[in-house]
Amino acid sequence: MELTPAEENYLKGIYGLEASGISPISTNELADLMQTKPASVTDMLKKLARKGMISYVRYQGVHITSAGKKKALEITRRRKLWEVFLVEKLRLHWDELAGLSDALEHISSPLLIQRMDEFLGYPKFDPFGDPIPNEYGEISSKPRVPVLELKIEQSAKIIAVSDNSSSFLKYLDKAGLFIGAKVLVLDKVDFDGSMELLVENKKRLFISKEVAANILTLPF
Amino acid sequence: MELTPAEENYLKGIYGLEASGISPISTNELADLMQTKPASVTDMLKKLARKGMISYVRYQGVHITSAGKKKALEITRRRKLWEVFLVEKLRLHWDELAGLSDALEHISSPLLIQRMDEFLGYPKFDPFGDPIPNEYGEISSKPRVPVLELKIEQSAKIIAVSDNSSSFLKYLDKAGLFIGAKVLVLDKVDFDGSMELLVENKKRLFISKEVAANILTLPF
DNA sequence: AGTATTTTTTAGCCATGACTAAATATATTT
DNA sequence: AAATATATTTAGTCATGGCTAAAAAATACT
Repeated sequence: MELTPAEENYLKGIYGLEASGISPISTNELADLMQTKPASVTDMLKKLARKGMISYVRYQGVHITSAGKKKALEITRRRKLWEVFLVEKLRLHWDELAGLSDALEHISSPLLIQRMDEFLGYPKFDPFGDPIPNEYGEISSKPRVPVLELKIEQSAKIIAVSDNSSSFLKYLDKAGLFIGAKVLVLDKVDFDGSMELLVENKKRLFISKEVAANILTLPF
Repeated sequence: MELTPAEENYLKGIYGLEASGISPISTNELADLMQTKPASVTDMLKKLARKGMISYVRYQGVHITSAGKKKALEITRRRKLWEVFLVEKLRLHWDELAGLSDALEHISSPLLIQRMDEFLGYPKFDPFGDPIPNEYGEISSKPRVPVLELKIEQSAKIIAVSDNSSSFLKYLDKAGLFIGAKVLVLDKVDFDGSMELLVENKKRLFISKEVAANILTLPF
């Protein structure tokens, strides 16, 4: 079943909310997420339900179906492969991706995606460290520990960020933090949860609790 | 002035007709080209005129403005750069490009296009041998002689095709003809205009007048 | 339980880009 | 020059994806 770009965007949103444990999803939550009005959401839910992507009962909220889940993973795969391309091949910057991947992820061509995957060397993670679903929608995942949960003296490698907002990404860049960077916890301040890190064995850096919670690592 | 994808497609069509000498362009011609109805064309012409892309007088047909020309060249540039990418990097085939470039050419991002140009090594021609406008809309062109106009014993290199239809491209592929191939005219049949060629110094090939007219060469 | 509040849906409208059918302008023919 | 034919435009309709305002359902409160 073919979806319009708008339908695909809603489906991504529904999948994301459901994956983060919110279930059933309310019309208002979805309206909030999609930056639109509840009345528009109701319209769209009817369309997605008619196409078998969600199960939707009036006033009872939304659940994604397995067909919907599969489609959402397909869209996510397209988006993330494009993101890898934009960063690795075109040398775009973290915070320059959003608008472009929003457009590119809706181009539906199995051939294109298969070739792109091959061209990129079958990447397993996007530039933010999130896993890329394979062509069957399977996700290979590693344990991810927020910097905030690391102990003093513990070392880890940054493997992902859990906030893709432009302001956060710009901050990380300026602070010298990136996917793959090694960090060592020098100090934790109990009072406010802030931390002092040693980045790449050379640079000392203070970060707030909020920042520490959004940087995900693989501990050594 | 931002154009919708539909407006961009019409503008490309208008530019193409005008470049091929048809001027002013009639509503019917455009409807024919765009595979739509004259009434829809009239609607669209009003929109494009309001946006300064064309000059349009009721019942008098269409002329493209310099702003429209510039925009059309920009869209063409985007398309052709994507086509180079799809063929050179993703190893797609001539006849697999159409649908994809139709979608990709509407993604408007100067940064993306600039980086893509750089990544591809500033290509001057698309996979069909047509020149790619530079960022100022300038086109570098070479003389192009249809195979049909070559004389017996004359050698030339295939540099372009003037018909991008899937059926023609598949035929060329099957016949072993491609951009860059060397051809030598062995014989010309006056009666029907058909020709016999020697391709790449090894393979003999008979082609019809229609085919010969649509293969463009740079004679040695 | 009965009222008040919040959430959700319905109803009706807007713009885009298509369409058909009817009206009008231009071209051609006699 | 008038009649006919062709081309083009207008008017009204449809689907998509938004919106607002009003109605209806679910939830919360006294």
